[in-house]
Amino acid sequence: MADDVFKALADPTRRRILDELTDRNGQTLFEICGRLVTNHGLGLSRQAVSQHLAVLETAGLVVTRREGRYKFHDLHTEPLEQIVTRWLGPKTPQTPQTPQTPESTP
Amino acid sequence: MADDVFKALADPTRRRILDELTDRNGQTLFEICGRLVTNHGLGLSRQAVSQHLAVLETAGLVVTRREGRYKFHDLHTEPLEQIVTRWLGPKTPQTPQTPQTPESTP
DNA sequence: TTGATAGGCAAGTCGCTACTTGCCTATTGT
DNA sequence: ACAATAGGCAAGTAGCGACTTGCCTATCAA
Repeated sequence: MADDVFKALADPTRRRILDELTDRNGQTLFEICGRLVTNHGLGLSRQAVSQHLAVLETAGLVVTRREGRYKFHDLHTEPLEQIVTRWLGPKTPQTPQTPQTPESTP
Repeated sequence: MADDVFKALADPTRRRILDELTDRNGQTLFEICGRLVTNHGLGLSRQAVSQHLAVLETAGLVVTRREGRYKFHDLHTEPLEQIVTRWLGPKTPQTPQTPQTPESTP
């Protein structure tokens, strides 16, 4: 579950796509292609962007709705809120502990 | 900057390492190797873990301190708090907008 | 109906990255 | 001094992932 989210966020292009969807929700594939070109200088093929969107969708970060021949892509930020809290314990900042002499396990 | 953090979090093994450091801070390389084996059944070579720790360190997620022949690894969660807020705008949840007929840019 | 637009499926290429192996340095204990 | 422990450097391998190319389907407008 969270694995898919981290995998989806690993790619810079996919993060840009999330940026563009944050700017305006409900875009089509061609709209996103155009925005990546004009706003980021990324000249990707339509298929490349489509595959990125598929990864984002299986991660639950993007949900889609079809309307006629258009397919609109909406951002879904809920998975983002859960993944990072895993290491941000309820206690506030981390304080390094006093070192202990370890026993090795080769 | 944030790119390194996302790249570091992309690998499952590196996430496990962060888990182990969350459990107990200030571990050595051999300790982490042992924990990955006993707690997760991951039988990696020492070098593999060392390389993972290097990635985590350049991402700023782990800081190290040398003491004699030991090198202790401490978790540093600060970079985690910043990366996700990028898409979690100050406004609360996302509401899909009304669709608009787009002009294409092939 | 025909052409244009929006999108999907499948196979193939290529580069990056996780991992291993082999050897080397430094610190500690007896 | 010597052996054992903790760690580092470098090169090589294998598999995954990003991207392309080619072709196919569906919806809408004229």
